[in-house]
Amino acid sequence: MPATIRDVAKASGVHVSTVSRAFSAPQLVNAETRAHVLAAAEVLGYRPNRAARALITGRTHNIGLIVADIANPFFPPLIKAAESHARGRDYHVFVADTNEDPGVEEELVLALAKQVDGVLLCSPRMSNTQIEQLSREVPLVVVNRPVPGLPAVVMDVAQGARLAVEHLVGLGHREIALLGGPRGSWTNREIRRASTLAARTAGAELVVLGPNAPTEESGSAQAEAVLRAGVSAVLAYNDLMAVGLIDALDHRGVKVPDQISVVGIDDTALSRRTRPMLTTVATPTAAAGRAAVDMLLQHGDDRRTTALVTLQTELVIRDSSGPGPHRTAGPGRRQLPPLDGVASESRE
Amino acid sequence: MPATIRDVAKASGVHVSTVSRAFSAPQLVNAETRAHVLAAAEVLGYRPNRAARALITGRTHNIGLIVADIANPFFPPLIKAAESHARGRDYHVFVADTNEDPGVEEELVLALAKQVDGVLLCSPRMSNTQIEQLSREVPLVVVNRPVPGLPAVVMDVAQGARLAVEHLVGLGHREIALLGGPRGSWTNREIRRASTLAARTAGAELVVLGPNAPTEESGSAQAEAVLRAGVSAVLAYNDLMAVGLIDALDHRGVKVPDQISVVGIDDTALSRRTRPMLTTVATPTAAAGRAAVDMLLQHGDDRRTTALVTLQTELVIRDSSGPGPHRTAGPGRRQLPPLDGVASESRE
DNA sequence: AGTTCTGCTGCAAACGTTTGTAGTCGCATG
DNA sequence: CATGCGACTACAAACGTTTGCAGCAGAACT
Repeated sequence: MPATIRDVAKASGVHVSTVSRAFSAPQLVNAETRAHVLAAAEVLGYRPNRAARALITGRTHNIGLIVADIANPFFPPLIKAAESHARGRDYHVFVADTNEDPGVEEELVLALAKQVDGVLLCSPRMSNTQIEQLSREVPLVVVNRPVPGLPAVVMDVAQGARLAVEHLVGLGHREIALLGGPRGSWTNREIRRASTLAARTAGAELVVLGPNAPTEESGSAQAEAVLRAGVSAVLAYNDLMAVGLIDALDHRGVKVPDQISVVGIDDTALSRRTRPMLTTVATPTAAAGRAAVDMLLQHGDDRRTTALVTLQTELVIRDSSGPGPHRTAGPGRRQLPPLDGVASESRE
Repeated sequence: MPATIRDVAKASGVHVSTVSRAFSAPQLVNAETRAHVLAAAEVLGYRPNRAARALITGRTHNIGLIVADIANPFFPPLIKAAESHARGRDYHVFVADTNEDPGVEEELVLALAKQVDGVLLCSPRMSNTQIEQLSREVPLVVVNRPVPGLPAVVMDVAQGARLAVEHLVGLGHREIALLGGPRGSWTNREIRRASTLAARTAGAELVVLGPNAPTEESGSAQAEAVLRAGVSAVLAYNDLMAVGLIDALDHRGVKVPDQISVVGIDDTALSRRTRPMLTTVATPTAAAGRAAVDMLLQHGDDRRTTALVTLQTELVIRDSSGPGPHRTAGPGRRQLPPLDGVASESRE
C-alpha cells in the first residue's frame, strides 16, 4: 500500500536506481532529474523503507540502548543525552528496559541485534563471558562496567566513594555503614572495594550491608539494620537507596544528619528535592551517554576495540551529612541525642 | 559474517525453505529433519534476521512508544507496563523521547514507521490533523488524548480535577489557582475546563496560571505568581509542578498546607516522597500502557478503528492539602498565619 | 579525427527471508 | 493396476532497496 521506490521511478520516468541515488547520493544525479524525482516522491508520499535498505547496506542507522530500570532516575539523563547526540549523527535510539533481570537482558540484546548497528549496554547484570558472547552477535559498548576486550565507558566511582568516606571521616565519623547495591553490579564491587580501603586508611570501620536491590524500598528496608549496626554514617549505593533510608529513619524519629549522616551516589534530580538535601557523589551521566554513542559509531565495524573511557566523579556536599560523634575537625555545632529508645519503634 | 538461513541449509543438507519452515511452521516438517536443522542452526549460532523477515511478511513484531519526556516520572510506569505486556505477546517495544518537541515527535513517528508494526503516541503535542496524517504512515494508538477516527486511551482527568477542586472547596478554600500545563496538551485543556466548571459550581474562584512547561522548575518559577494571586490553594497540572511549587514556597517560608494547600495530578512515586506527602489525583498509568498495547495489536491491520478507552482516576488525599481560610466543613485545627511579610523574600 | 574523460543513467545482482506451487515418494484405496 | 492421498520437501519468486558495472552522450584533450 505505501509507495515504493518503484512507484516513484514509474511516476518520474526514470529507473529505480536513479531514484535511489536521488536520495542517497545526490551528487551522482543531474540536478533537475533529481528535482523531478523528489517532486514525484513528495506527491506519492514516498518514504524509503529502512528495513530494506538495512538488508543490503548492513547499516540500520539505529542504535539500541539497554538499561536496567527506566524508572531509576539515574538513567533518564543518560538516555536523553545519548538520544540527542545520536540524532545529531542521523541515528535513532531504541530504549529497552530489563527490569534488572539478566535473562531479559540477554534476550533483548539478541532481539535488538539485527535491527540496530550496535547496542549500548548500561549497567549490565550478566557475566563477562555472557557479554563477550553477545558481542559476537552485535557491536557492543558497555556502560558502567569495564569488560575486557570490549569498548566501555565507566565512571570513576571508586574515587567518588573514597571522597565520600574521607568526607565522613573528616566530620568525625568512625563507624560507617555501606548500603550495598545489586549483586552482579561492577559499580557496587568498585564502591565496596574503594570505601573499605578508604575507611581502613583513615582508621575508621566500615560495615557492609547487602547486597540489595537498588531501590528506594530496599533503602527503607535496611533502616533497621543500619540502626542495629550502631553506625553514625551511611554511604548508600545510590541516591534512591539513600532517600529511602532517610525516609525510614525519619519515620523512626531518627534525625538526619544530626544522629546519622547519609551520603548517596549519582546526584540524581532527587538529591536536590529531599529534605535534608542529599550529600552525594555526582556522576556525569549525560557525558557518559554521549561518549558511549561516540565510541559505538567510531569503531562501527572493527569490533573488539578495547578502549576504556573513564569519567571523573565529584563529591557534592549538601545537608544530609554532618559532624559525627568523635569530633576531630570542624566546628561541632550539633547535639547528638542518644540512639537508645529507637529500637522500640523498630517493628514498623 | 553471521550465519544465514543458507548456511544452515547447506550444513543440514536441506533446502532453505525447509529451514525456514523448521522455525516458523514446525508442523509442516518431519520431526527428525527438524531436529537436524535445529542442531545445525545451534552449532552455527544462527539467528533469523528479523529485518529480512519483516520485509516479506510485513510484520516486524516491534512496536514503537513515543513519550514527551522520559525523565518525567509519569511515564516510566506506563513504559514498563507496555513493555512487559508486549513481551508476553512476543513483541518488543522501542521507546523514544521527544523532549516535548512536536517536530521531533513527527520525525520519530516517521523514522519508526517502517520498523515497527505500530506506534503508541503518548501525550502528543502535535495537532490533530498532523496526527491523522501520520496515521496513514503507520498504525497509531494515541495515549492521553482522544483523536477523532483513531484508537485512543485516555484518563478521565476531568473527573480527577473535579474531585480535587471539590476537595479543596470542602476544606474551605474559595480562591484557588490552577497551575496550567503545556500548550497543546489535551489533558491540560481538560483539567482547565473541568476545574473551572467545578469551581464555579461550588461557588469558588479559579485563577489560571500558565501555560507552563510540565516541569519542577516551572512549578517553582510560578511560586511568585501564586502568592501574588492571593489564593489559598493550588491545583497543579502534575506532581512535578506541584513539588516544584511546594519547594519554592518552602524557600520563601510559606508553609504547606498551613498557609497554602497544594494538590498534584498523576500520583507518581514522587508524591509519597515529599514532605508533606502530596495530595494528588491518581491516574492508572500502567493500565493505560497495557490497554494501548492491546488496542494496537488487536486491530493490527484495519486502521481507522475509532475505539476510545477511558480509564478512571481517583483522588488520593495526603498531607499537602488542609483547611482553608473560610471554614465550612471539618474541624479547622490549623492556625493560619498572615500571608504578609512574605513578599520581602520574594526575589530569591 | 581519434582518444580519453566526465557526467549521467540503466541494468541486474544481491541482501536474508517467506510462501505458493509443484514435485516425489510410499501407501492405502477402489 | 491405476488412482488418489498424505506427508514431506525443493523450486523460485517476491519483499524494497543499494551498488558495481556498463553504456552513452558530449566535451576536452592530443
